[in-house]
Amino acid sequence: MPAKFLPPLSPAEQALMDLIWQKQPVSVAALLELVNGDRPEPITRNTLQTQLTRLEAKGWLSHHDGERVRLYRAAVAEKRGRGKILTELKQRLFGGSSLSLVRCLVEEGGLDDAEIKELKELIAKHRKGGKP
Amino acid sequence: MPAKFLPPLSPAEQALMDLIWQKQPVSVAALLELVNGDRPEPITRNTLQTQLTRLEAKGWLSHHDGERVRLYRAAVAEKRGRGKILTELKQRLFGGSSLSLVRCLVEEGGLDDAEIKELKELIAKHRKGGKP
DNA sequence: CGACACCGACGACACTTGTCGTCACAAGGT
DNA sequence: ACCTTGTGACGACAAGTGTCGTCGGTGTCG
Repeated sequence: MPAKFLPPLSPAEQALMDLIWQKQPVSVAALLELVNGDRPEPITRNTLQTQLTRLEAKGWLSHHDGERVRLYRAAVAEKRGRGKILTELKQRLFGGSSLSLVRCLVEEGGLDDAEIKELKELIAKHRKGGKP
Repeated sequence: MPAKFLPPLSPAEQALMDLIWQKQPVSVAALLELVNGDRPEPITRNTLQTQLTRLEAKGWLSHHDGERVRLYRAAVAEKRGRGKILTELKQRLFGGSSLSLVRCLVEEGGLDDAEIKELKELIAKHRKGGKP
């Protein structure tokens, strides 16, 4: 199975997927609270519903009707989805260079000391994936 | 001067800024060749001109009329601009966690061994900015 | 039963984005 | 002087995006 075509997502849709990936399966109501949780101006249920429908049309979501409510869950694996979006940004803004991207992240000061430490461990651990 | 407000950029605009940052100052004609360089379907000069005008209206570009042609250059420092865009993605797609972002990048296999090595050096070097 | 609350469907609307065409003008070649 | 070429300004337009209102169901409570 050659990994179907996935339409790119708009910023708002990306943010939604982020929440869904870490909370799925989730009802519209629950998701609405989540979304409006970190947001100055809340959005309506209608707005959220529209986004969900569009995401489903694009193949990023699927739903399953439960007894009472409808539950949404990601139709794209978290790893692959995030990877795809990140790769797009990398291409367009850093000429495809992962290194430039990380450098920007580090220089921009988005990492505290604890994160730097974790990052080092992460890299060390990844070392193992040579070529089996 | 509290760092003026900068409107977010669309994907195409981000890609343009990437080229401009590494080629400024640049004429429209030269930029057009660059843009169409890595692209299956080329775009028209008009299209590019529109993007440039919009970028300037948003405060990301400025131009200066030379003898023959008009030269565009970034009005936002490369570091700050890239940082801003990257930070936005980090917020919306990784809940603001730089570590998650890098993890995704590494797991997704966007780094070869040489880049891993450079990345380690980069991190080691950055160590200096602790708390004096 | 009637009022209230919630849910999913559908449509709508203004704004943005990516893309282009046309116009008018200055510079150069013939 | 005339025609070609490159440049900049302006307007346009279909598609996509973010946001919402309204309708017709299906309960739930008094």
